[in-house]
Amino acid sequence: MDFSGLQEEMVVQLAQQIKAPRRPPLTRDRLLGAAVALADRAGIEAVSMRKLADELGVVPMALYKHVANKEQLLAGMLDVVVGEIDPPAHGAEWKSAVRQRILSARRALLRHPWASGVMESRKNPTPVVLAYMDSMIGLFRAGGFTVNLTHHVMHTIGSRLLGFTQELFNDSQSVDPQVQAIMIRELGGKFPYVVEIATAASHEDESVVGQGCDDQFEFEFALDLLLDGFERLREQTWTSTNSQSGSDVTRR
Amino acid sequence: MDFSGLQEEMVVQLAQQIKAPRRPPLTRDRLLGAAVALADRAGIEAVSMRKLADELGVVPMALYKHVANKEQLLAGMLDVVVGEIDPPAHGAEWKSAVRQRILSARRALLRHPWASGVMESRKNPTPVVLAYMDSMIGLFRAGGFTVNLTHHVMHTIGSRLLGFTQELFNDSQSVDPQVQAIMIRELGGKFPYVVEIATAASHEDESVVGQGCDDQFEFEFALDLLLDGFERLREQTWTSTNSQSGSDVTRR
DNA sequence: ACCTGAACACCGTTCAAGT
DNA sequence: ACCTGAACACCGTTCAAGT
Repeated sequence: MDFSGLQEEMVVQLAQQIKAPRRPPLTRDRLLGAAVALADRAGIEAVSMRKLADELGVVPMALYKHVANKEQLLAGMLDVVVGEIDPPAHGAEWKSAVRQRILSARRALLRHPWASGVMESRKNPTPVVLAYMDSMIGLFRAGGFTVNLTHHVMHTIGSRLLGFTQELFNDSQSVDPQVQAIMIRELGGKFPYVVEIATAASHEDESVVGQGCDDQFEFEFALDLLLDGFERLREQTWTSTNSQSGSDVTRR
Repeated sequence: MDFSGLQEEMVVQLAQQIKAPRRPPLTRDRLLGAAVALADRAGIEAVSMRKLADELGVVPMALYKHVANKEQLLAGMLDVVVGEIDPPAHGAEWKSAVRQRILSARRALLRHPWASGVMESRKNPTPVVLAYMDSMIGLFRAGGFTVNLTHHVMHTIGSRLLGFTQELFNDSQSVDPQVQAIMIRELGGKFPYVVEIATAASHEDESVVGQGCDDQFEFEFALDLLLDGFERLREQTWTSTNSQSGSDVTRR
């Protein structure tokens, strides 16, 4: 029982070799799966090449066998998330087909809250994202939208196509009501309108006071306002060449 | 003429002391101004505490006299940008007042392309941003919107309030037409709809082929679609308590 | 009391040395 | 040929030592 540090190390090494004589070889899929799980659990800022390698019991440089660099790692992680979006319902009319699929994308994004930030930080879509967009464009075209209108529609719906909320600030969702009351009193003098709206949102649902607003409702409200607007333009056979200024998109 | 390295250093130091016996003391404003200018010139990723200190001829730790940490630095930079937005035109009806101010915000953001990304990465609005939002809410309220509808409207317009475009991918704006032609041919097989829309956008404006789409037009198209939608709901005196599901925001 | 250099604990990635 | 440890060039920030 007089092991030196070196001897202990050798024993541990030997034990590992016996217990796990050959650990499953690292594949791209296992790497991406571990990265997604790590980001889900500990946040995207915890996903570094070094920590991820640790997680997998591998030396950092080993990851570079499967991804060229960190950017490719993040791209691969996004593709995993986009892969979770349901395929389009077939047979449905364009509006509900688009609506259902976007809500499915939103559910996938809520499962992986880091994904929207990573997506925003990219400049080029991955082929998987491009395929998703192609499919969504197809739903509009099949629904009778002209190429021209579909183009503007895609720009307008923007990142909401993938279920982003892109709000300006994260509602102080789960804040201690007492703390919130103090904040409201303090801010009230300077920002009366903000407080008016914030308090109205809290009182609206009578079940729980101060739980903030219903994000799902807000998302669907905005989505439906957009879809209704698109439908109206489609019925008018709107085209950008009819409209000299962008000032009234619904002019006839 | 046999200066050693050390002696040269001393000479330079002395010369600087004579030329600039007292450089203007570092203030928060000078710090923020330099940071904004550096970000404008070299991109936000070039803005590190160390490089910024170098820029100002100051030791890195000197910055911490004026900002608590890097997050506060970025917040201050955003406030500079938001400070450039024009005040609301008074006397105008709500729609054009909102419209003009948002387009002014967009111009400010285009002058500082890094600002939208920094804004998105924040979870809490600065007091300056809060004041801007308060003022915008005020325009809707003065225009006859109920508190309830204004709340949903603010969520819907989201970051577009500050002039963001939040598109999914940056259009390959200024790409060599030949390169683009090759890309289109290669992608055409897999993503026919994407190509159809991309090529249509290029041909639309007959002046220059392949210059991509008009971002300003797309922004105004989307903005006006939203404002028209808001106006319609206001005229219907829409309220979320009338609408059981979010499925048709324009139901009567 | 103020200022500041060195140091700490991280990054992503390169590179050369060892097998 | 493959694997991998050390090293490089950065970060933001802490801290203690010097003035």
